[in-house]
Amino acid sequence: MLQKVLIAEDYESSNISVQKALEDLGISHDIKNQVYYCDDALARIKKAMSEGNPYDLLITDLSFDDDHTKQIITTGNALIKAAKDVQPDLKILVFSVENRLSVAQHLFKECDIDAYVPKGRRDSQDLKLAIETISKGGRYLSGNLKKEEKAEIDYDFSVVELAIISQLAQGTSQKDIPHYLQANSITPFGLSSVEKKLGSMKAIFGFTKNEQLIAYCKDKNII
Amino acid sequence: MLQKVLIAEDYESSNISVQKALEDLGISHDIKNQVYYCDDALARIKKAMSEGNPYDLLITDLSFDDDHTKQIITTGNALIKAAKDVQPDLKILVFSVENRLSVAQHLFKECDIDAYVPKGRRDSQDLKLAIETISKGGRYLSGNLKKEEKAEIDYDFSVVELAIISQLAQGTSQKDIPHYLQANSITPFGLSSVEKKLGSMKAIFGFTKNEQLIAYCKDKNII
DNA sequence: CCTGTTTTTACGGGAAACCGTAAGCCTCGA
DNA sequence: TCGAGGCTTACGGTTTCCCGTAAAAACAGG
Repeated sequence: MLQKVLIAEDYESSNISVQKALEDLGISHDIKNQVYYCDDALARIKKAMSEGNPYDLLITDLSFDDDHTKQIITTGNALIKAAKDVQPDLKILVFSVENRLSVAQHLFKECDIDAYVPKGRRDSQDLKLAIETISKGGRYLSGNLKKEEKAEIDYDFSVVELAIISQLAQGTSQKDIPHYLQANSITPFGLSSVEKKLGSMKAIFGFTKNEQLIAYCKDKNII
Repeated sequence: MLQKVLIAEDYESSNISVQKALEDLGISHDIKNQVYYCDDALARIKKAMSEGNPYDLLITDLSFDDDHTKQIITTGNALIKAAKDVQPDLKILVFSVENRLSVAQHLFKECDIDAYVPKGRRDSQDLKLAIETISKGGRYLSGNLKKEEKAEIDYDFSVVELAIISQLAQGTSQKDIPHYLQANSITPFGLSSVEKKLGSMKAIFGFTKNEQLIAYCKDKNII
């Protein structure tokens, strides 16, 4: 059974509806168990642990808006990893606008989360179902996730590649990118290497133009 | 005073927290007065009008997710315009993730909306304040909007320009774009015109490369 | 230390994009 | 009808990018 639940969600409106979902399920929920920042969430988890009264479940968003208040942990992903470090048995439910199946699957695999629910048309019902499933010891992957049609290639861009792409997107001409890379001690920095990297990235995705690559990276929030 | 309020918001969780905000303000809210699609919203507004019991306020999102159910109106913007057509005195409150000041200002000017509240860290409080202000006959522009630093250029891209940009982003080589434009009867379609349009767009924004233009348009959700 | 392999860089020919100029075309008003 | 001005297109030279090849450098194993 779930008794102690922590909500990490920056948007007050989302936060409130998560609380309401918990209420609807008859799970008591103290106002102190909801936070708007990742750092606060981790602090709560640590404190609860040290007091011998740890949380059963963490419901967290993935993206948190930047703010005037400087934070150490800025993404749900990092929060999950940090939380699992201090309390490996903590159950995790991710509640995010991100609705790509591949992203959710990645979280199950890499971070050993217990449920994934995307925000959307029926998200509150979805959320309740997920919480109930977890409380029964199960795992829950929402059916509302968008399965990418053409078998998404999940390619990990290297540091150089990301640097090249973002320089391009900022208008740096290709022949000037070596200077930039060298100035930031990123290797390899030769013009040939830049050209080759661009060529190989485009080949991987079946693109023909740099513009396509930029569009892709923007769509996937890679840059 | 506000008595009859319609909520048009596709995400159930957001919808719920808007309802809760209304409750907190002591505004009675029938479950029938919340919809998940723009078309439903317009139908409700029309029906209420014809029954001589029109709505006082429409609280709407701007973006609505696509779905298996085909809709005529698919954006909050179009809904607002359509609603104003059937009931010009209807008050409008926009509640959206979009947090650019320029977008909000544009809505006040073009669509004569009464309040703009971006989703964010304190959005429920913000929302309540907005509703109260409207009920007193005022207008409300949230202070949580991001004022674009370097005086955003708000440039209206023409049909040709958008076509060129999206073709580029899809990998069409520049010299093949004329074929595409002609096939879709978009003018002008000469290669020179394509080059000139690209040149002028880049000049306007101070860009040097097409990649920058693509990145910009992706960021602004133009393509 | 030597050798084979991989990675990085250099070079050069060809293609695409860029940009200025000029010619063609349409529109509008005298 | 004619001519001026704006818009569109055609053309050519220059720059940038693309891509294959090969030299140079870094690396690993013996």
